[in-house]
Amino acid sequence: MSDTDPLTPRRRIALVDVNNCYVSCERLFDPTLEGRPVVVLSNNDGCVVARSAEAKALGIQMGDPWFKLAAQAPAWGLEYRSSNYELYGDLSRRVMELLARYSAWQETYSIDEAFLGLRGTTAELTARARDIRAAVLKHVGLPVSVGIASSKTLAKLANHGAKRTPALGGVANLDAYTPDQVTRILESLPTDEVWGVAGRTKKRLTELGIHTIADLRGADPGLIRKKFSVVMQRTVYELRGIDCLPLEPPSPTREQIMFSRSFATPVSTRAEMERVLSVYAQRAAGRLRKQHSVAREMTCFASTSPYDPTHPHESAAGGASFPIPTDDPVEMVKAATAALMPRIREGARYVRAGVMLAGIRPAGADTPLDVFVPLHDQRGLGRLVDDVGRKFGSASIGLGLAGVKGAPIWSMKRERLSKRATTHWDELALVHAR
DNA sequence: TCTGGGGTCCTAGGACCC
DNA sequence: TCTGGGGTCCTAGGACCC
Repeated sequence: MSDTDPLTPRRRIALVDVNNCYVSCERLFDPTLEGRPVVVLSNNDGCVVARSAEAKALGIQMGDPWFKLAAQAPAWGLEYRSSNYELYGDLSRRVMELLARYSAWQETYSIDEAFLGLRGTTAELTARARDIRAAVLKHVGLPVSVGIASSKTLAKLANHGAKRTPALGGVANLDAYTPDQVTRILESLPTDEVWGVAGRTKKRLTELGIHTIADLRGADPGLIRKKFSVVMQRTVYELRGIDCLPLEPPSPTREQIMFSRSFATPVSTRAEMERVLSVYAQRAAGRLRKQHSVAREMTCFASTSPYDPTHPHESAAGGASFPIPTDDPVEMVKAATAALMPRIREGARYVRAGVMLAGIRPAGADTPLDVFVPLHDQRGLGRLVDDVGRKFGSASIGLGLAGVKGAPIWSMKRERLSKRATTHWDELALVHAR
């Protein structure tokens, strides 16, 4: 049956996402956080990446550095947590499994969002969305919002509406509104509230006299394509309710792999930077092996703080390519060192470094002649490291400078890390009995 | 003192090929 | 005087997302 069959309701798209995801995950295992302002911080306890409604009400913004908030936190009663990705990832997986019961078309878009394809009348779909909310709350314990519309872009907007208007009870179905009502809603929203438009594009749209989402919807698609790109043109169509973005599960293998971190303490010696690079290259190679891929190119970088007014911002970058794509940690470490170390200045205060891998393809896709295979590949060193790490923990093995000693001074700061309550037996939540 | 860490897609332009 | 045209592949950089 086709979408035009009068007896078959047209497909609609629902966007389900977890409200204030990381904060909600923290509250699940620490109910004392309920009703209070809470933020979750980025790696290294650097800046705010999630805020409870109460924290938003205090004016705290996404990306605010923690050190600027810390002094006022006690007066505000503001609680903070270091990010616990293992916990969030596990809870996310449970939510996604539950959502799969509601639709055969599911696209997990991020750790806290999924698109679902649904068919039914407007009233049926609104009711189904309420079921979904109740089920996720009951079985996983997390609050979600649901937006329903005829395209992904509109479903996103509906979802924002569901969040902003408490009276909607967490569900907004755009089909329940008249065209005039929808127009009035879109007229009240600036262009950067739409998915795919941020600061730069908003500014350029303003110069063209396009101020609201309604203006963008009414713009000439050909002109938009010429001035911007095919992506923005699709946004115009999507706003008109024409579904242009396929609902497909994204590829399970990444096309680019990056391992990068800010340091708890700056790294200012070449010797220390060499250790950092060695560890990061091995971590990147590990991720590569985990998805059974090999890489052809590597880029490494290190940079000083862009916020330090007393020193100019410095960055170093260097690349390497592997004529025979590889996942071998020894080769990766060697390449990273050769690419970046000549550009590292003794005494510069580096605050961040990273290793990126590109030109990624499935391992074993093209088998090179034996004589071209580096010796380390033949020894299967990468797989050995992976096996040992899996059995005894990732800190138990490392090559060369990665060493196996305790955490070096530059490793991540996580002062308020909650327990990994759902994935580690020794970190289960404790329920006190009276 | 202290400001995240991943990713994606698109476009333009150059090299190279026939 | 007039000096092809189309295709692929690759890279760098921009913009955006969560």
